[in-house]
Amino acid sequence: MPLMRRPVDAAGPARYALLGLLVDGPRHGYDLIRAFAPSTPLGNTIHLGASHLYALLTRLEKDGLIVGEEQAQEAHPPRHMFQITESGHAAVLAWLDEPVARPRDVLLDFPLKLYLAQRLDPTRTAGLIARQRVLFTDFLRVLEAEEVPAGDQLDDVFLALLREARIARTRATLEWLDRCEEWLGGQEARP
Amino acid sequence: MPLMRRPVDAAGPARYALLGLLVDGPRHGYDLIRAFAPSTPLGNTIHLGASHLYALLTRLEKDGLIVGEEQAQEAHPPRHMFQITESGHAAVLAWLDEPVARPRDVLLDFPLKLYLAQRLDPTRTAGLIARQRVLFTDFLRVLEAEEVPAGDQLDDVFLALLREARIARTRATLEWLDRCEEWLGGQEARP
DNA sequence: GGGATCATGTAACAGGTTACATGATTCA
DNA sequence: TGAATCATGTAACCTGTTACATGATCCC
Repeated sequence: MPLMRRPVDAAGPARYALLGLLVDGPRHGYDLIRAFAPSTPLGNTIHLGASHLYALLTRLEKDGLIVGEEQAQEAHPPRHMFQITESGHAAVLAWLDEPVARPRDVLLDFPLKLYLAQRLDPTRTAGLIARQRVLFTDFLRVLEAEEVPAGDQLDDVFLALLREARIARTRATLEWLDRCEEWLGGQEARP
Repeated sequence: MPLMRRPVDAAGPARYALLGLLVDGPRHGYDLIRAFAPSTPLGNTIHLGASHLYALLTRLEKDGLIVGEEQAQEAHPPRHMFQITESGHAAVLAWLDEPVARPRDVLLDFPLKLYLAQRLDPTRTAGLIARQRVLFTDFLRVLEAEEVPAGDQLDDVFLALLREARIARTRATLEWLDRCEEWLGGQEARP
């Protein structure tokens, strides 16, 4: 019986988390990894091993989103300082403004966007929440408009159960978005 | 700005869906793909293209979970009939009994397990739901026992928001599990 | 004649993850 | 002396996904 463990798939959001951290200024890998310690917001959302982080940095550099520069040190291995590029900066801001499409990403990608928005440019927070709300409100409407399978057959019962689950989760998410707005709110977009 | 689209990651569960379908008897790829049409329970959960399905079948055969046999036809291309093996049968039953560990899989893997359990051996349904409930009840307890970060700092507010989201979602899931039991229930384990 | 259906695959690409490797310094 | 910290990477592996290819038949 083969293993078939699935990856956690946190590298997508992790790339943007790294970019977000680098907006504040150049840092090296060993320093960045501390931001992913448990009990930090990032570590609480994304679990990232050191070697994985270095792999991601390499990738980001190849993509031109960051640039690295060797920095010698006395009595310690040289550091590789990474600086965000213009296109990296643009990428993270663009990603920030985009609500998540898949409901399953609501607890990974979305909180990260929220966090980074709040750190990098709090005036973007309200917009992000609003756009996300529109998306899920529409989704909820579609779900509720679906005609409920009426039969007694397994397939019908099952489709109905799926619909219930989706509606419940979407409602819970919308309520949570209200709370996000409440707790983070106050920042208005600049006039 | 590179693309960075992430895969839907439905192939994991899809493998088991295929195994589940093959428990009822041998079928060929083109036939199996029909089970994933939209508006079917499987198609509503997993989105699977034809070429992807063939790739999965190849993989399952390499893993020894199914065996294929060419079947000539007059006036049509030959079919490749796949039959589940003993180890394939064992694998799908074992997978069925295991509750999902990650909350994000609640709407992909879990419903699929439920559906297959109900189709293949309804006496397993109650156990699966029970085990899943234990898992999430414990998780909820842990979340609720966490001390709430009290500060005004972004990080604290943020950790508190994350906690809220997880609690809300877990509660919603537990309520939904009740409904699953209600709607599918009635089957007792054999004495 | 032309689109739908029957029926199958493969090669290539992309991305996530980890096992492993290295080596100095600091501190109990 | 030995563990923790500083600091880095890379090669390999696995899995998911899709673009593309093929060709006959059935029915309008």
